[in-house]
Amino acid sequence: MLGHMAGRPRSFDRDTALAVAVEQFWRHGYDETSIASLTAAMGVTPPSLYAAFGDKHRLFEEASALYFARTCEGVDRAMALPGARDAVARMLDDTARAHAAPGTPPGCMLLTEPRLAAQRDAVQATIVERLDRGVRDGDLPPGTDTTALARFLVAVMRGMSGHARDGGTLDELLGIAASALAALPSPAPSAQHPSA
Amino acid sequence: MLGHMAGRPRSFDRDTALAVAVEQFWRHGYDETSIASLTAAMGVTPPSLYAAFGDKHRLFEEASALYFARTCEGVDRAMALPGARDAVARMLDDTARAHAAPGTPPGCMLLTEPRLAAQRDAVQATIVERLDRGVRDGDLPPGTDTTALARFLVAVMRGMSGHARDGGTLDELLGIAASALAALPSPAPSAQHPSA
DNA sequence: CTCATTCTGTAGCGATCACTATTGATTGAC
DNA sequence: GTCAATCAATAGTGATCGCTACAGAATGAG
Repeated sequence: MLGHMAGRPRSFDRDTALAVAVEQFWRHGYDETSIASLTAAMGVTPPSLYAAFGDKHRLFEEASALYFARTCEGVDRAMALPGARDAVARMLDDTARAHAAPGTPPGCMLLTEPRLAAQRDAVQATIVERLDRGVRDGDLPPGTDTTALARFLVAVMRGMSGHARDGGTLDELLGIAASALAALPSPAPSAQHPSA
Repeated sequence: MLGHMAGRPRSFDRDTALAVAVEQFWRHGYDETSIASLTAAMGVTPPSLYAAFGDKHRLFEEASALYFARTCEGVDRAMALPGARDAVARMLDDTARAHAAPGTPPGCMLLTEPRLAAQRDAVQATIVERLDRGVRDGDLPPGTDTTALARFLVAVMRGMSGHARDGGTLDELLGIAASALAALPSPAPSAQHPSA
């Protein structure tokens, strides 16, 4: 029942074509990416695209899910650092470098595309969890509004994405990241560990 | 030579129609605003629109210039406050309230529209001037990278605009503004005035 | 009044949008 | 081989894009 495969095999690699679609949506956004430009960039004719990916919306969902998964990997890696400040600093630094990386579109698809608010919320939730741990560890002052702080960090990264799209350089993005880091509240000035 | 005006007078108020165009471009962006939606919202037929405003691009330029002028008024008013910190705090507070104001589209047209990078640079330059004055006044530490700091503030406001478009509340925007204010460097801890 | 001028609305221009009917090519099953 | 199944390419669907030709309506100048 399962192995009744037959017929002409597809002439293109689906994952490669999807990666091209990610790059298109990333660079131009959902609305400004047309089926014609997608098929041209992917090297696939419209009927093949529709057979392989459904319609434009489903292709975008698949592409954005792939982009989201990669983004979460990076965020999780940064958040795994032992100190809360170091984790945030790493996340901001990685963000700056990713937004200005040559060979990829400037900015961040997740932070730019209006349709991906749910994914932005998910990233924010991840940051909140890490900040909460930072409060428990004494890296951040008790009573810190971690939700507000995470929202601020997402806003800064979104601003970094926009600045990258405006042609901002890596140095400028790193400067924004450094300024944002200064907004993190410090724990009690004379105690580095919560043992006191 | 000059007063040879004749012919049928236009049936709509040009400034009112332009205000409607501002609202449309503000809410939906340049690309997502069609001539059809503009004419419907403005209560004007396409030929009248083209006769009064040229083409879509020139209408957008006129609308964005009007929006830009109003924005600059607000920024200038905040920047005129005596203390640099107060000036920045006012700007961030005004921004939060403007981005969440009921009756107007969420977010900021200047900070959202990719085509308006030059206007964003102009706002940043205004902030740099104010921060430079803050350094001279002793409100900010000597040697402060005012350009980097202004760039950070613009990035935060852009993030606030995006968050407002995602449905963020005024309280959330004010929280982002408060966090950003904490990133401002403080002058020498024991001197409030540069006379010492 | 007449007449030139300017605006108005209808109607439609070519181009592009997302999407697909159709035909022919290429495969494995038998 | 024969056949069913699957994909590829051409071509074109109706809808919408920005924009405009055209003809009629409304004005001031003479």
